[in-house]
Amino acid sequence: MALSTAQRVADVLRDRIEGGGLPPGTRLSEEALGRDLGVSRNTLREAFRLLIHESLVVHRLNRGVFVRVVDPADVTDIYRVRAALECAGVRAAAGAGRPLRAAVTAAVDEAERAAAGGDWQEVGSADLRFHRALAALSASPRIDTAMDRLMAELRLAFHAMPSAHRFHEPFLARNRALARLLEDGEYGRAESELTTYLDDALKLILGALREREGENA
Amino acid sequence: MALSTAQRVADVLRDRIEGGGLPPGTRLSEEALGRDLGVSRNTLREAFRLLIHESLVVHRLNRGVFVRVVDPADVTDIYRVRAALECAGVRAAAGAGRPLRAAVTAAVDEAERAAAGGDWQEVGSADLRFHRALAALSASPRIDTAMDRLMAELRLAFHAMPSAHRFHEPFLARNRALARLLEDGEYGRAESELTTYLDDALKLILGALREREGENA
DNA sequence: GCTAAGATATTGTTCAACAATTCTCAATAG
DNA sequence: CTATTGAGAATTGTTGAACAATATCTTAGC
Repeated sequence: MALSTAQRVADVLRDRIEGGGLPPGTRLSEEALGRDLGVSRNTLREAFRLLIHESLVVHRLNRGVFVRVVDPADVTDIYRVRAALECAGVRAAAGAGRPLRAAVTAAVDEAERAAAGGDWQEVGSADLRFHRALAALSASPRIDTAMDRLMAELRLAFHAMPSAHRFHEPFLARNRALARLLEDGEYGRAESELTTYLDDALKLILGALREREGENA
Repeated sequence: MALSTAQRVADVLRDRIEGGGLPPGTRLSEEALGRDLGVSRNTLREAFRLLIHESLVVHRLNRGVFVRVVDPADVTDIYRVRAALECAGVRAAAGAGRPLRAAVTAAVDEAERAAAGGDWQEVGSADLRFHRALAALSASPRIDTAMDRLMAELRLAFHAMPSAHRFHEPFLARNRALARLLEDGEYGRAESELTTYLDDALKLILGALREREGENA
């Protein structure tokens, strides 16, 4: 048995959530889903725990589990933490090993290549890899996993955005500029540029979310 | 019943771990603990998951859960993250609300009062509150919970130290100095002082852990 | 003393039944 | 008409058990 039943169930649910079949806020009924997927409630609950750990769903006592809703306050907070972690990475860049510094440049390269090919999906994930590489300059396992979780939450927010595919494009040039500043050892300027960068990105996302909000009202 | 059974069980175990009743490395037997606490294995496992999420215990496949052992590499990493979060707080101090800034000074006051009374236990927790207050200047819920988790891990490390009670004492004066710098708006100097402060504290802990290591060898 | 095979103990997974809580919705009072 | 309350329905929380898979201990043989 390679994968447990609970893991397979979690995979199915993850696909449905990320595919939009289960929009944010949906309650995941234990009985209905259990019948649908042909597993016992207990096994289903085990699958829920896996998804809770990925913060794809939230659990409310005696009320069940719901597909996570990432609201503007969450996005704002996520960007606050990103600013703290990525700036810490930039400040640690001087003492970081060559592989860690190379990963930053590599992510920018890949993003530009993907943009040239029109693969916006890949542009998006290369952009996330770029920011993950910035935070990784601190060489801290805990910071790495924290960034992964933040990015997973952010993906849920992108899901609620009208046109997420082209969101990353205008930031490609700034990624390149940031990478150059790091290569040149201009850590102070890199940090202040990064701060305004994240601020701009946050505003853009919040604007898109408000737009979407308006549609549903 | 405000809390679920699993949550109450997790609370009991957390207290026992932090109180030293369950020293690092101890295996938590499902059958024995279940009988002891009067809950089913299933519920106990649910409680374990909560503690795993707090990284107070670790899970080894087919071998059970063990009270987390915090080694020097962990402590070093924890201090890296603390530096990132607390420095971010200091940099956000200018824009932070009055209550958040007051909490910093209040923690220093309490620590000094406790030291005057010789209550080193309370000195320790006031010191942790001081650092928590620094990080809280960012006004970010995620940073707050992250700090709580780091502090919980750190308490485990203190457990393995010979004389943890007097560890915080030499830092009282530096806490006061740091609080003054913040009150005076000297954020840049506060940040660099904080950086060396954390570095010194880390070295002290690592030294104490190595000492203890020697005893057991 | 060391290795290997078998016995024992522990954890992993799944299930179905019962307990506790929340939700629904009609009846009632203001 | 609105708010409240309470019984009943629907849903989640918890338990104990059974069986499978894995690890640990015991013992026999070399």
